[in-house]
Amino acid sequence: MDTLSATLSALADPTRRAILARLASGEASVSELAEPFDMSLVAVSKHLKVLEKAGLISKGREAQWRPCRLEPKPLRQVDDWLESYRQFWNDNLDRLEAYATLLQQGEVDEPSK
Amino acid sequence: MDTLSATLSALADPTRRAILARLASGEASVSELAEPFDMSLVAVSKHLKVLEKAGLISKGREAQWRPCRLEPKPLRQVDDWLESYRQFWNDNLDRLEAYATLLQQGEVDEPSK
DNA sequence: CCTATATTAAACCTATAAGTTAATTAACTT
DNA sequence: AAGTTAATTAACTTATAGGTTTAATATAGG
Repeated sequence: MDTLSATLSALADPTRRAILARLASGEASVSELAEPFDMSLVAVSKHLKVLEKAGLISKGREAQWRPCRLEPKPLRQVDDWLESYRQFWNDNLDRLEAYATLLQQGEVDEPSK
Repeated sequence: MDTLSATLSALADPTRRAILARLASGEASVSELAEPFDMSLVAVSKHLKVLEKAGLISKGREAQWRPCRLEPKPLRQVDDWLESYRQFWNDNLDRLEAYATLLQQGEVDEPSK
């Protein structure tokens, strides 16, 4: 699987996004990360492995803990991918805004009229 | 499934991203969209349904064709979600850049030395 | 050395994603 | 009316995602 697909696939799960959100405020161990969730620690450990394979997190080792930290690179790649579409949705927005302005100025009829 | 998860899940497939890329340059029918791919038209039709459910495309009807067009809203939502992390990876970048500058100025040793 | 804690590995279950082929629906064309 | 083109629906297969429980591994501390 290509890296962008792996990243987006990893990000598609709400548990994993919550984990990333938690890690955005600093490192945390596996059990710390698992605590908020209503699922087994093993399940969370698997989610972490998915995130790790996608390069979204990395794990260190401190005694028996594996402190996880967020890795920005894949997120930047998503951002880069989105770049191609930014132009597109800005165009659409511009068109909508221009249209809304025309409406306000009474220069066109509303569709429902 | 929440909408962000549906969007990211839809985007995680390279075929579907290729379809979106194609649609960024204008509307296209189902068969037109299917043409470049080495899979059945039915398979592509299913991909389109996934994209449609996620709100990433919409389908019109013109005679027997269903012209598809890109819808920007879910992509913007992804962009908004990324926003929270932009700060984070900029921080990291800044740190790296600052470090690189120090290296160039010979003010610190390289890790390997 | 023994035990508790942190994490991973193994084996398993179930639902669903992604593809197939064959059949169906709908609209245009002759 | 019959045939062609466009697309969807249905039924089916296979692989994988996401969860479980139980067992294994590694480290810390008395």
